Amino acid sequence: MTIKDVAGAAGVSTQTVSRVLNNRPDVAPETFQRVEEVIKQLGFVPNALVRSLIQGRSHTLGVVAYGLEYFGPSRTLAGIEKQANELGYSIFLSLLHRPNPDDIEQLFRNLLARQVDGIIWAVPEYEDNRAWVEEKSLDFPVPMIFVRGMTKPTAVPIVGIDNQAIGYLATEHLLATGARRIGIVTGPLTWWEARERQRGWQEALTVHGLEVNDRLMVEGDWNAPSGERGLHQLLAQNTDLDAVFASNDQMALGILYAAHRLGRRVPEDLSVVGVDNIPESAHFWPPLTTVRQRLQEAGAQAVMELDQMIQMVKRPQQNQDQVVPNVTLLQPELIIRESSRLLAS
Amino acid sequence: MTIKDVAGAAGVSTQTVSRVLNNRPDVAPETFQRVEEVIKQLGFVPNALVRSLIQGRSHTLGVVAYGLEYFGPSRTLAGIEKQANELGYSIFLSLLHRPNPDDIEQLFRNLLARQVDGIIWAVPEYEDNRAWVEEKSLDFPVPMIFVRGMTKPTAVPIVGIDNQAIGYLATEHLLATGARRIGIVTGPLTWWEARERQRGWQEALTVHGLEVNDRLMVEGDWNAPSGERGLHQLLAQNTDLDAVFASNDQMALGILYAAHRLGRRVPEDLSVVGVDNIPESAHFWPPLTTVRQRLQEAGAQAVMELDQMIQMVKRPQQNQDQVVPNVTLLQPELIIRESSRLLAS
DNA sequence: CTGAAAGCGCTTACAG
DNA sequence: CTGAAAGCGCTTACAG
Repeated sequence: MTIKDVAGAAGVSTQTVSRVLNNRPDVAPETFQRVEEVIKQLGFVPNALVRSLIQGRSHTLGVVAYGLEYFGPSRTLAGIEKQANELGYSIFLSLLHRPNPDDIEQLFRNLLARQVDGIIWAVPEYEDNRAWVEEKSLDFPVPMIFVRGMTKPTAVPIVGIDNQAIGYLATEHLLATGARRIGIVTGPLTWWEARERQRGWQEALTVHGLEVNDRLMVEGDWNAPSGERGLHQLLAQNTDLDAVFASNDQMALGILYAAHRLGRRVPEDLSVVGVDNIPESAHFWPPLTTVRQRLQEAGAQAVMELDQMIQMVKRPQQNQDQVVPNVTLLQPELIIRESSRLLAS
Repeated sequence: MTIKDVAGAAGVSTQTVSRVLNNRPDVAPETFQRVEEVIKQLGFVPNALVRSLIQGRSHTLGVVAYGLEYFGPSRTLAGIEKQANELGYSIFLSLLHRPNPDDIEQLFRNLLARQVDGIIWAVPEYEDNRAWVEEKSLDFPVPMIFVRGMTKPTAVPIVGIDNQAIGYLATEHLLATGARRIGIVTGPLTWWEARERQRGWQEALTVHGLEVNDRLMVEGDWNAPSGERGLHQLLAQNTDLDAVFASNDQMALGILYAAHRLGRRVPEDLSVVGVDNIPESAHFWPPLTTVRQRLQEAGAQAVMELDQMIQMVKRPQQNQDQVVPNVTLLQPELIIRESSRLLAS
């Protein structure tokens, strides 16, 4: 069924039907009503592809995400979808399975071929993938934005979360509880976020005049088993360990688990802090002190900024005074629970 | 940039460019190569909307999901995306925010307007929403499939998981460990999945000649705090409670938490079984016995069946012998850990 | 207020 | 093997 069928049934031209579909004011009230009725009766839905083709605007965003099985990415995606929906965009979702150049290139080609109005790169930075993506984007006919990750100014605007602050907040809190020998189980150090959190941990220790050395650091992989192994290793390397900062809640759970197995009491013998505030963390045993990232907000913010960039491209005359910030950095928030505690002084 | 620019630069007609783009064999080798080079040089990406328009096929699937913040939905979505990607489809993702008829109607209109080749309804059934959606779909020009949820045969094919079996498996295991007074914390009973799991629990008890009564049942909301409250209530109503089946792992975590607070040992005083096998569950304290659903597989399977349905619609002559099963039911799997244990007999 | 004409960027027959 | 013509289903000027 096409606009022609509607025009025929209503006894008008296709232009008039088009006017009704687009709610134009210059249609006689009776005509409008008649056409509207026919549309409803026939259940006519105009072809959005054609509209996009003509108007050079698809009201579609391409979203590239990674690791949907993790809390962070799925939260971010939820924030993106919600905000996009509110601004009238549909979402083309692409998950990055293997992060090699060929796959990424094909993925971009597909999104661009489908005429998305803009692209959100919601893939964490690891192994320098972003520099490569950024270069690619110079040839794109549409704007792109990064969400999460890197804070370094780039040609591509970023909505990020201050990951160094995450590490700093967590560690400073542990220090405030009286801990002095604070280990860390990092995420994979190929990830920028993991390195930044580690940097925050390191800086907090340094500021307080405490020694930072390799024996206090273990590299994890974001999953609970690596937290479990991490605690074993940290204890083997530090007989006086009194706290651990885990770079996410899953690894913190692994640490709590290992502590139980080893008969170490948390927080009496060992304080633990995680990152993410996954909903389960409030019911870990003991309830986990953690650092909340505003992931959903980051996703929503990225959509809003991307929308501004799109407006600037599509209607430059109306939006010349708009400026999209190059880096938007959201601050994390400490959530104190029972896994960390003021030690008797 | 359009195909005309390429044609001009290569000194051929647009049809010839089109032939090269579509890898047609009837082009002179030198011409082919020349055109290919120009395409690469200009970085030309053909407009997929136009192709869809002409071919009546968009290679796009509409996916309607709900509750991305939960484990089940995001796993299912990951399975859908992966399989779709392998079959050459892109995904239009729509999240159902408010499940009222108006919003759903608009959502469908949008997907249909964008000419998706098929629709996957990955929203759990609650409050009879599916019957309504099913009726809607009769007017759709494209096929739809349900994933997860209802097993009752409908006009819309379903890839589901046997939720009754989940409850049965879990309860039978608890009975095998020697438990006799087995409570349940259900999901919201407006959800079909929650009711089915409860039915499985009930049947297992009945088969073993045990009494089923209301004091053994508490309704939860899928989240940990409701598990915590649930255990308190069950204990208040049953002094001899020796096991609880929680309808998901989050509520099971809440139960473990409450047990710790109350000083009840798991599994010595109380056995606990959950559902989902979320990655964290292996590191709960104690590690949680749970029932795994093959969610990713369900998502992938739904895509494969939908693809078959699409083929049947688009090329009926070639696929007349294909049959898509009306109901595909995946079986769950019990994973035994330390939260349930053989009691001394 | 309404319609005839042109066009968006491709592909599909058709002709040579 | 290659190109001129028609068409996919709409919207955008333009004319009246």
